[in-house]
Amino acid sequence: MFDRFEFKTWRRELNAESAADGAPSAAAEPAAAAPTPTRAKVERHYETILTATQLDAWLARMQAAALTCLDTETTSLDPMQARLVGMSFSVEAGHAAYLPLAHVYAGAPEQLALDAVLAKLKPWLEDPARPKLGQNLKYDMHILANHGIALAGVAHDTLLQSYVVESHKPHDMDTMAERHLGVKTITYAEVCGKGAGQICFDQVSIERATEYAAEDADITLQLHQALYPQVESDAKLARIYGEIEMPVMPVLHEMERNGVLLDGALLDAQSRELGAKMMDLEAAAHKQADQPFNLNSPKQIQEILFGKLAIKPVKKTPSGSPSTDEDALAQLALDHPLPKLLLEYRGIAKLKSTYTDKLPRMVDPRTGRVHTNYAQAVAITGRLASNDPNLQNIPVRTAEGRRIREAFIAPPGSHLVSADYSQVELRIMAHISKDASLLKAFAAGEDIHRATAAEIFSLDPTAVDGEQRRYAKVINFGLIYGMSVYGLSSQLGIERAAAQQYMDRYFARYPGVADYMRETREKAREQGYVETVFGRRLWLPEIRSSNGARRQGAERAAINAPMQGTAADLIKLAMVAVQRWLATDRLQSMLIMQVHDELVLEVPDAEIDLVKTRLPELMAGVAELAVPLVVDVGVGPNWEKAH
DNA sequence: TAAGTCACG
DNA sequence: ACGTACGTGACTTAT
Repeated sequence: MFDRFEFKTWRRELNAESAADGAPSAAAEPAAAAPTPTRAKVERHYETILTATQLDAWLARMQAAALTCLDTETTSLDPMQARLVGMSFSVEAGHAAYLPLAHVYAGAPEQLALDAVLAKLKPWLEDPARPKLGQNLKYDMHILANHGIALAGVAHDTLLQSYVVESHKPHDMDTMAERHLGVKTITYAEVCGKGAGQICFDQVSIERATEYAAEDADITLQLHQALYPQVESDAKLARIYGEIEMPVMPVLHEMERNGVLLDGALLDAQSRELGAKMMDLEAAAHKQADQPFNLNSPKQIQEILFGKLAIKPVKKTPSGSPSTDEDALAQLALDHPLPKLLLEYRGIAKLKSTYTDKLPRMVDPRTGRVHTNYAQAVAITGRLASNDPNLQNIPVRTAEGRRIREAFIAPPGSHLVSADYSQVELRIMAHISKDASLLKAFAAGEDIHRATAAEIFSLDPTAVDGEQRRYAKVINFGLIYGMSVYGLSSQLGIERAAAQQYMDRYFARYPGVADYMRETREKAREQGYVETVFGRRLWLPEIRSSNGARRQGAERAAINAPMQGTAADLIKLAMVAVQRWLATDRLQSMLIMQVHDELVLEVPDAEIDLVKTRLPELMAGVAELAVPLVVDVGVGPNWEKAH
């Protein structure tokens, strides 16, 4: 297996664990959740396929098998670029084969010809009636697609099994082999090295490659035998796996291959414009400081502001140094000219380096489009994550930032259609809490922030002013995040006592929500996890931490998780429904992006009316909650105009 | 590799 | 007494 996304997850979790306090994280989990099976070591029989006779024998086994585990070895980290170096298969625990196809080191033995082998395997690979298993098959689907093969019969994926059973644990094969099988596997770094010294898999000796790759197929099959029973033993988890995660995986694969068209020239022009502004701001900042310094360095900014200019810090970073973040600089800007310049510079530098400079470089030269990766097993709440590039954090909140969305375009003869769930997390809160006032407001189709303001301030909704509505909106968002009084007061810029008063009034008017918050905390503490409406399990390892801050953090996460996670379930169901519809009706429209509560499609002009009608219906119809699901839809030549 | 910062929902 | 909204990914500087 050769997959950097799992590695990223693993690295992050390692970091989180190394920072943990003394309380064992397992304390929150019932003993039954993570049984360490004592199993006899399986004897290993690994084989290298170098002759047509051997290949035929293996293909016959795979044709007859109830389930075949398959894995690809490749030339690159980039799923759109990578080429096959070899494949491995297993149909029985302990037995596996490696099929080398493109090892090119000096003295490499003659291997079966890649094209001929793929032609022979293609009918089996593309047969939906021959069930396949793998660890992160979305990656292997890309590799095979790069060679003109559309993998079908994708039946099981151990990455997704692990994610459904324990979303908070590492899902990379090496870790899972240790955790579930008590087996220490050969790592990719052991075979290829790491950092600058890393070699391509096509340079690895076929003997060594067989040990590594055959083991991957074998261990993945054994992991399936350990994990799938855990999925099946819980009806709700089985549905999350079988009706959400497995079906959405090929949809993600399709979206990643579709990619999105960018107007590179527009981004280049914006980069030049932003660069000129940065030069001006930099000169002005140096003048204010009366010396040159690096505006990108928080450390140097600290020294200038709080050292040389002796300005009094307003807040600290987690490590205790005086903060220069947006919130702090905004406060300092009231009394000093330099912080304002720094804020402007930061905003522009961010747009330039992360978006207008970077995105054009990410265009695939062969397709002329940008192909993100959707990480399906990273976010512990069930959300997707997008990387390389991240298309889920393209600016939208400021007018300057929004211009970047003008560069996300449809080709001539098509438009972009964007559809997003309106207030989905608050609707889910209404559904779960069954709070009467909240249910009524959504049923009546009211402006929810206005309705909340009316309740808190004891006004008729028509009498609510803009300021009151803004307060209510902050409170509503805060509720979704499990806000504290302190958080609310700092967000609104008011005294803690005043914030306390608003919270008290909110909970008096929405007692169902107060009950929900309390019950969720209790449930999280008792079980070590909470659930989405569909039964996705969201683990909270620190819910019983002896460290108060950590425990409270876990409590806030517990309150947020069912809402964020249910929203994730809903949009995944919608993606499956939409893709199914597009395929069944043979439409040319393509799903191209998902941004948590929003789907973006590239739609030929002839299909716009149809998509504009049917897409929101499908999205709103994936579940029947106690409140209506509302979907807003927009059309435009680019993402900015479609929003 | 860590810390700080900031883009999104 | 203490530090705080939930969940992500990426860039830059500095070690």
